[in-house]
Amino acid sequence: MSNKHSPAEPAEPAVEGKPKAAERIRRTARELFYREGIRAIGVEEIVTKAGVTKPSLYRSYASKDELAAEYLRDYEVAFWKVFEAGAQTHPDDARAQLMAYIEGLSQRATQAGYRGCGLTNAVVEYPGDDHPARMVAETHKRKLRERLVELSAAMGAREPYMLADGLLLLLEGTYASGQMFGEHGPAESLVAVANQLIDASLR
Amino acid sequence: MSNKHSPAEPAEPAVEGKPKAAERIRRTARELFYREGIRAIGVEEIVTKAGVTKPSLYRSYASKDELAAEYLRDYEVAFWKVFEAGAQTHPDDARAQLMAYIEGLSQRATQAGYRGCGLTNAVVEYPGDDHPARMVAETHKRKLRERLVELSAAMGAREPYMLADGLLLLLEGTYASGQMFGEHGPAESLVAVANQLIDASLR
DNA sequence: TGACAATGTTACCGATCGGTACGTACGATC
DNA sequence: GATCGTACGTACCGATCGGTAACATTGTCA
Repeated sequence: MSNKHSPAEPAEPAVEGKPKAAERIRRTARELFYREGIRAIGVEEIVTKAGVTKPSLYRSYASKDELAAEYLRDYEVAFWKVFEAGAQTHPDDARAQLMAYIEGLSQRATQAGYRGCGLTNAVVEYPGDDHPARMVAETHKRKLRERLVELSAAMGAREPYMLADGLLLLLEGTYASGQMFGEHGPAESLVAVANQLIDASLR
Repeated sequence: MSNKHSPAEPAEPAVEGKPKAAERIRRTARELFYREGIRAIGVEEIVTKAGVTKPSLYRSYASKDELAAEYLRDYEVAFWKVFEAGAQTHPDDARAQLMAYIEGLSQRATQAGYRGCGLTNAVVEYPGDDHPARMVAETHKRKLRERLVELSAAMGAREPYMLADGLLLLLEGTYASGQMFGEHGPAESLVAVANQLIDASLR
């Protein structure tokens, strides 16, 4: 069995100073896809900026669509790391854990050049449900919704599903509006609004 | 002065059975851009589905980008018609007016194939702030935010700006999540969450 | 030194992209 | 009935799209 077209883990995680071609492509694609959008970026631009050539890209990834899906898988890993970071600093306090993420998000989403959530953006770019990148994004959002239900229940909400939905709407609203309004968009009010919603949802 | 490249109004509003070429293009572009995304649709496909030819498109619209901007201007007009529809049925009741829109939105956003807000989607598709379509969208979202402040003040909110931001986050969150989750997404809880938020914001 | 895998080089493919030069059909006017 | 402006179509442009074939070069390990 060849490992071609399935570099799930980087194998050699760039220990040596020189990252392999596949890894350079991955990183470059990640940045370009996120900043400019997947449809907006051609494979030519990716390999040029990565300092490699097209055949190298297609030796490690089956297609541009698959590279896009891979980018989103990386994005998801990074997301969870940030999202769950509060578990260390606030163990046994679901509300504080969640609010730690929300406070950080509010900061990021009110900075110029903010580009929202790469997973959500991919769903907007690919309306058809057959695109590999979209499938990664949809699956992730369902996981996020479940996680929010857990956190809502742990907070003691009367109706955890409703609070989770409300929080998810606020998060997605922040991702979207963060890239429409400049530095003083509605994401500035995210923390206060989330607290209001949580307070109103507790018994 | 020629009216080329500025058919602000259809001039002959399709009174005769035959819509002019520009009008057919406008309508076809509107549907295709909304359903599939602007970047995903080529001008060739637009003119083919509209039953006209490319030169006809470029006689009425300076470029694809300008046609996209025109599409969003139409979209905005349609949006306000829906958004303000509650003013007729519930005069002098800001909360009922807004909730009428929110209830309708919750319905639409929980149907399979929902595509969210065309204006928001355009912002996601064009991150650079120099695209004409994006400028239309950004301007509109600022107007929407202002309108929500008015409505929040009319409802008697302690802090109208904060309630308006919270509502805008919920709306944008619904546009986004409505196209990620199928028929039972978080938009199902929109009405209840919005009511909770409004209640908590009143004195 | 030799073998092998990974990468680079060059050149190319068919398809589609946004956009345009140019010719033609038609209805009104004198 | 010749003339003219409007509206439209035919045919084409150069550029870029995603993707590939064939071969040369490199580094590593035995």
